[in-house]
Amino acid sequence: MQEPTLLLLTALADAPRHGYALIQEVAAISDGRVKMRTGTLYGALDRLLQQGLIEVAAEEVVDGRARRTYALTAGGRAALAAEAGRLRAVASEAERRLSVVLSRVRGTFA
Amino acid sequence: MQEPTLLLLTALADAPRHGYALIQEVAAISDGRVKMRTGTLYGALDRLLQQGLIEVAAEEVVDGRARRTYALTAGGRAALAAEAGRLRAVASEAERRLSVVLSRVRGTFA
DNA sequence: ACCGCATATGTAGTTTGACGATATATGTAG
DNA sequence: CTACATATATCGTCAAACTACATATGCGGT
Repeated sequence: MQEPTLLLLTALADAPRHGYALIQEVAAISDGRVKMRTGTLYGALDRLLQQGLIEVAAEEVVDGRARRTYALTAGGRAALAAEAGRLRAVASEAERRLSVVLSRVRGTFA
Repeated sequence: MQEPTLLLLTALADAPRHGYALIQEVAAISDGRVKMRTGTLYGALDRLLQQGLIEVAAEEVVDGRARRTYALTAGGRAALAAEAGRLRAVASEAERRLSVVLSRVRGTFA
């Protein structure tokens, strides 16, 4: 799972949202770092729908435009929780290893 | 940056290592979950060399076989630290959001 | 009235990166 | 003498993300 996908699932974790709102939510979560294009978004949404990680929660028509609202499925919540745990573990290990080298350089043997 | 790449940089974070050793180190870090094939490994190493995140620290010949030892560059250390921090932030946010929904369902308003 | 921006969804083509399969070569254990 | 661990490397494929483009409405400014 890549970062854009992870951010999408995270953006859906607390509430269902529609496509355009997801782009903004992803930007907010990543502190403006990730600006998803619609191509990435809708491709990813199609994929996640197929994988059963998200589902269409509502389909309304607002101002003559269809608005589809997506939500995490139980599987999606589980997948996100697992992925978050794994990434946290790897990130911690990376930081631990980096600090090991630093203390070795400083000669502190932490 | 994808997980295999992240794991590679993590595997190099505390000490320089050669290719084959990296495959095993990555497996150890990921608790046996990620078993890198050589195709993935050497492709990734080439890419990371080109990006300047790693460098060839030593080239010896052991038993008639060349053995190339790779090490993180300063840029590689910085990139890994940044990536680890980012991922930890996203992972935390994902877990926070998931727990928000859970407490809402339970009616605890945590 | 018209321009541009935010809102909103979608398709097409390209590139990137990971993956599987395969190849080569030596040392060691059974 | 076979099979496995060590060790490096290439090739073809596939999945996912990215860029660019296309379409459409509402609203604020000039």
